[in-house]
Amino acid sequence: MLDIQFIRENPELVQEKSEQKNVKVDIRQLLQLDEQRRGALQKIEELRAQRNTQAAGLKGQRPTEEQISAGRQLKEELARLESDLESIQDNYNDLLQAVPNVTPDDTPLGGEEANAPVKSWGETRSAEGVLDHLAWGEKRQMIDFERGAKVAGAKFYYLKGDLVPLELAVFQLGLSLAAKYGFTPMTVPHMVNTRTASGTGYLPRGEERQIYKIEGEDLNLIATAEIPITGYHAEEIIADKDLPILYVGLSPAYRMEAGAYGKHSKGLYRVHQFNKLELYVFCKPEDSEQWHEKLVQLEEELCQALEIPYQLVRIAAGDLGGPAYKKFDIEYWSPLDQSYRELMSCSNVTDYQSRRLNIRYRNPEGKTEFVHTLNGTAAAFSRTAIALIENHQQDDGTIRIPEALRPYMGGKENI
RNA sequence: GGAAGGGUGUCCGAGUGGUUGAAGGAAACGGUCUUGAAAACCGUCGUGCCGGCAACGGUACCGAGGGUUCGAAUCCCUCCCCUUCCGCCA
Repeated sequence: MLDIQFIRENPELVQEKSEQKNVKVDIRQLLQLDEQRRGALQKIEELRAQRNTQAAGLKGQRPTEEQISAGRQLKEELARLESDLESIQDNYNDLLQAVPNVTPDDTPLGGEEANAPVKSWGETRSAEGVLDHLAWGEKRQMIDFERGAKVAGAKFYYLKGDLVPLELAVFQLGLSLAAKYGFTPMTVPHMVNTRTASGTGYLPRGEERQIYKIEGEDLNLIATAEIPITGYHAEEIIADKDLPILYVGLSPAYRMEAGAYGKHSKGLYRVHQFNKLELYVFCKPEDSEQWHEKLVQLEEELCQALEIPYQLVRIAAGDLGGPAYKKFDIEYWSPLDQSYRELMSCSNVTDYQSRRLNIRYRNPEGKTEFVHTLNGTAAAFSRTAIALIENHQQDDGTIRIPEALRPYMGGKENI
């Protein structure tokens, strides 16, 4: 959610930035509603003031008939105006919530095709002699989608054998790297209420529904640990000295991926459930840009430790979600595609989520301000597995375990 | 799941239906004292919204939402959460 005051002061800018994100919002209409809302509010407050002075004058004495009926009249008038305000307010809120975060001026314009590579690392290999991860995993009975489909449905799977310790090793490595940067490990509720889900920008309702809802309960399966971690400090005022707060959350991620079939849908690339290690930062506004860089650096370090060739990409306006101010992706090299594909993502959402969930801090002047929040993938194992299997395949068909993982796998060198 | 008791400001904690935005502590901040610090003492100290250049004024908020009343933190209803006991259970 954006600050209405900011929108009032910069209507053209907000309209333009929304259009760059391909989000349809009518800022003029929003501002009209805002005006109506404030007008109604003023009338209501005037009446309430009348009511309050009247009641104050009656303290401790029996009111006369006229006084009672005057009070009653006020009350009825108020009720009418309040219900008017409520319907204005509902429309206003819907519109306001639909306004996406703004972006910095150096954001590349356009859709996915405009994403701008920033740098790349590692040797890219050819497709020669490389089995795709699914064929490799099925051959070795380590990935089983057929039985996943039998017990749950399409895009559910089992991992078996050495892939399981590999997954744990990746998370251990990620955790220890994050610890080096000062992140506190966290496990989280895997279901959250609707307020928390929509406050973080994940809508449990509507056409764009992306997360699973539990029938008959106000509970939604999380799509990332980002959701419960953001909610962790909802409605709190954090002391200045406690910032920044750094968490690294480990959880499953459940995603409907409705309509996502087709492109890049083979195997583990796009699935309904995977485990994920997520980095999260609450910080002061002036520090968020710097933390964004640190998060990206941490992600790069992890890729390098895993010896995955990658490129770092600045995401274009049209490819950004509503909450994001600025976002980088790290894409792994896919030898089979001979191109890079998304592996990790890192966003600065500034105060977009904290405003909705009311997460503030008290600055040294004693004023409260919304914190900035950032999130970044440390490792989403389904995709990490693809990157490892396809990049570290050896002539004998085994996968070479990167040095950095071996301590967590009992020294094992290949699987 | 059953029974009982609770949810008040950054935290702890009072609160008879009408000078309660809310006593009293603590923390924090400013000051006095001190070579410095601590202690002691004095002072300041909720958040949002609306109006105003501002000083300030108005309004709302005591878990959430309804209701009763001229007037609700206080009474009633529904829901959520917490604590304790019982039941169930990895």
